[in-house]
Amino acid sequence: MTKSVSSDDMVPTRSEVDSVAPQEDAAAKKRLDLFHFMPFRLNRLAAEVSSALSAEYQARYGLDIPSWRVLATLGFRRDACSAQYIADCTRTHKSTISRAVTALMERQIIERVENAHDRREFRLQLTRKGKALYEELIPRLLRREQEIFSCLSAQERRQLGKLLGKIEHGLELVQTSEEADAKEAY
Amino acid sequence: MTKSVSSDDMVPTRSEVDSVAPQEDAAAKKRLDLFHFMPFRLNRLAAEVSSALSAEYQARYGLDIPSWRVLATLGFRRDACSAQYIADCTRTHKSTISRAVTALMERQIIERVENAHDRREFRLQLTRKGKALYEELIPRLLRREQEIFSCLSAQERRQLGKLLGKIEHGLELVQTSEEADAKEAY
DNA sequence: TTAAATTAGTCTCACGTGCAACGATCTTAA
DNA sequence: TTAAGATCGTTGCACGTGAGACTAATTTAA
Repeated sequence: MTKSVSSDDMVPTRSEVDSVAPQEDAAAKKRLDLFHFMPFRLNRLAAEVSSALSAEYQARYGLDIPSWRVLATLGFRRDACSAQYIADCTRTHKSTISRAVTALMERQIIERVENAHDRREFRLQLTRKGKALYEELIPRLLRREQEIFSCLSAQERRQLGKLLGKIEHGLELVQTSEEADAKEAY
Repeated sequence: MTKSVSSDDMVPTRSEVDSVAPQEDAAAKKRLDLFHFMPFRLNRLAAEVSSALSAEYQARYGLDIPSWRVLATLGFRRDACSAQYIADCTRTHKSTISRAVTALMERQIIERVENAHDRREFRLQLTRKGKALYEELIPRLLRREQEIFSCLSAQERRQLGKLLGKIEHGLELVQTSEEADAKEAY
């Protein structure tokens, strides 16, 4: 890999800088290298990372991404929460979450109890089986994440996290625990 | 925004570091905050950025992502290329590209000519109409990209590009122009 | 108290996309 | 020369998912 992607050990070339700072050169607007175009790179990278990880929970545990998100949300939180809450904070459509919830309940990985205070919603939580699955899955996924990002130093990983965080804020993509919990409160 | 996502103006907390460097603390493996999990963050971010951009080419020009990738590839290259080439370097399935090519041809945005050297494939190129569309679209997209990443300084954007480049390399996600052109040669 | 508006969750529908089979063409090796 | 294998692009099929209608329950405002 030499030309079409910025090399780490090189001073960025003109075109590489332009790809994210195009206003500096009017001529650069005329053409666009997909390989330098952030939205494309993010899409491709996300797809690749997802598929690299899905091997862990898809093939081995029969979980798709929505199911994994439900599992992850319930596993991380101590207390039960609603499907809507999961949809909100994972930014997944409620119908997608609904289907995942149904599938996970059939497999007895999660269970739901009626909410006495609001009978429209159900409180979801992991079963004992679900907790065991969660405990078994998490180390695998973290190890896989570790492998994928092993090309970065610890400092670079922190840097990346910080940069992504800024963009997430910029896009108002983040839901604070406080906001989420506020919606949960009753 | 305070707790669940790393704040830019704060020294990263322990858990934030652990999210990408989990081996440092065995206890951290027991739970996983989705908000700190890179694959999830990348997915969410890519989806959001895509949808923010799609307004530019979807609503206004009736282009979906595959069509846009075909357009971008042909617009960036000077010479014509095959559908397979586009599929390879955009990492998009050939059937998806095929459908996009069909749609773009019907709209007379691209055209294809037989390749005398290999009659299985067609050489694709932009029509005059396609070039005009490309020239009109690119500035819009670059401006939109600019807006999305305006929360980052120029240096931070370079940093991000560099970090993504490293991961792309690590995942062998990049296709060099040389490699691509080698497959093209005849 | 009552009616309108809102919300949680489910379900149907339409659509995009990956998979895999296919025909046509080219390449390789016997 | 011929047969087997590879490759390009297309198509049918199945599946996952977002949009939006819908029911039931709750909240708000009159």
